[in-house]
Amino acid sequence: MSATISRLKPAASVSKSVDFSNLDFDNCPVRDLLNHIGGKWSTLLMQALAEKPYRFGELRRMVPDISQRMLTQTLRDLQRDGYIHREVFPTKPPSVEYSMTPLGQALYRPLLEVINWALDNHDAVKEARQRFDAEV
Amino acid sequence: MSATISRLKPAASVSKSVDFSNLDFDNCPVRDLLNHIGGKWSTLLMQALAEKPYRFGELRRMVPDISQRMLTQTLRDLQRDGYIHREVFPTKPPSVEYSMTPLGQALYRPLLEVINWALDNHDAVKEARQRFDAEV
DNA sequence: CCGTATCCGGCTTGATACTG
DNA sequence: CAGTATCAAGCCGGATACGG
Repeated sequence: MSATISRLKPAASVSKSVDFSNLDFDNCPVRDLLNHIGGKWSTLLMQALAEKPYRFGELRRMVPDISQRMLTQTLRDLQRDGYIHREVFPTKPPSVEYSMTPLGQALYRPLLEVINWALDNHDAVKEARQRFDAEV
Repeated sequence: MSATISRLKPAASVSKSVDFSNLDFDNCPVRDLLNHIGGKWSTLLMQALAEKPYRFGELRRMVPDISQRMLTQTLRDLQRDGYIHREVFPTKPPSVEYSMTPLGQALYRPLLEVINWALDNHDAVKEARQRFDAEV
């Protein structure tokens, strides 16, 4: 592992520095985070919970093609990273409500920028793909 | 597949609408995009190329633990989606330069917000994990 | 120098069945 | 209702060898 490129270039760069020397998932925050929210269901659930809290079964119905196993696991991962809060109400039968934490809301702000970009530019990407596939 | 939640809520929401009815990767721009940049190497290469164009071998040296196979494949995927441009110089032996396209630069702007958030909040996430793991 | 082809192990995901 | 347990399938990513 070696080499570092500066993000604090003289001119137009706004960012900090990209360190290419410690790229393990544990040491690289970016890869660590993107590896999680890049999962198959994470962002979808973040979008749902960004609006308002939901219960397990509600989420299950909102995302019909998710398996119970993956819903549980994804929610647990998001909870573990501190993005969502899990509250058990001792009703009978018990109900569990999931809601965004302040940290999750903070993450959702920049994440929403990417989401909106994706929505706005999906056609451009699809066209690029068609061009690429055509010439090969 | 069913259900749609509005992103145009009366109050503080800035966004469009999250459609939970068509969630196939082909139809859902967000999942489509995040599925790609969530890959193991994509964001890393985007960060490198956001700074300036690089040649294949340079990228290989910058990210020492990437295999040649994955470097080729990731670059191909990014090129296919229209984020980066691939230019072959008929030198001897041939050299290939990769550079960001306008589309790639456009994507990198919101992506950088997420990257910076990750850098700023990695400690908070790690603490949340420790708390979670401790109580279980 | 810049790739492709092939093989293969492991993690992620899904289906199904079962519990408090 | 809200999970857990178990097992099997599939894709991702890595190692290696070869080609233009």
